[in-house]
Amino acid sequence: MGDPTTETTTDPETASENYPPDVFSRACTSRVVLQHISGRWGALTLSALRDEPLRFNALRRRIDGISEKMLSQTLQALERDGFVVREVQATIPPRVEYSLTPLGTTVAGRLWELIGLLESSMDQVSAAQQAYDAR
Amino acid sequence: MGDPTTETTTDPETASENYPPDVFSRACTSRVVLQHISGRWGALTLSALRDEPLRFNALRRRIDGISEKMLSQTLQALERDGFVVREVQATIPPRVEYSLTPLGTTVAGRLWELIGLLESSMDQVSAAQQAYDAR
DNA sequence: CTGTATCCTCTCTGATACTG
DNA sequence: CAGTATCAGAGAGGATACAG
Repeated sequence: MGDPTTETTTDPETASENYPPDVFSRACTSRVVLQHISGRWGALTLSALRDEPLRFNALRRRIDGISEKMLSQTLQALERDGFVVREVQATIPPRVEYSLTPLGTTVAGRLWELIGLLESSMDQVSAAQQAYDAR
Repeated sequence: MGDPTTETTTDPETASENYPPDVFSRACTSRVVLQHISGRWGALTLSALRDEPLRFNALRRRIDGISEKMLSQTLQALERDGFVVREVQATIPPRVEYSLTPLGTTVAGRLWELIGLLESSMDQVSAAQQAYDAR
């Protein structure tokens, strides 16, 4: 990666310059962001913040199985991307609240729809998996 | 986890009534599937198949930067989950076509919406990133 | 309470080579 | 054309310890 010569490749066969955005291009910056919001922890973190702002350890309890390190890392990425706001209250003990930005709320909504769709399809998916494994 | 002081938690044993599904639970099987469809290559692969069935190398060209191995692996996972159909035509040279199942089509649609939303928000995201890095 | 730092493991990923 | 096999490096992820 990081090859400076590879700009948008001129696809010889798929003469589809008319395609929406070039999300399929290696250089597409949104790929990284997509990873942040849809990665193993990103989607769950954004979804967890959909209803209400939460503090660090509350988030940690909500997202079962996430480690401190990953939660911290995930939140930093989401904050940098502008999906999450980190608000520090100067109290003792320190109190940090995480909430969604308007953009984050929109994204989290879509994500939640996707998760809901997946959840309601898990029967189908499980059946497909069993059928596949039976072969 | 079993913290009695946690906010308005539902009863641990009967937690499958009020809240949608417990996607936040470590044991939730849909987490893995979510990884497949939203992982680095899954989302792009499903999106690439939205318009039309494609063959292996056509997909490879379409999804810039994916290796043979990763494409193969991604397609296998998506097929096992029941999102993608693999159809082998007994010709010479071999011709294998990948297409979406109805479920796959639905999921890919949601995914595409999410990607579209992200694409149209990249200005905001980039600005947020620069602001973040400036600190 | 809210994290960061460190170490260590394991998976993911890509390049290469090879099969049918 | 459509993959599989193998190997090595990069990065994700977790446990623990420690800091503000």
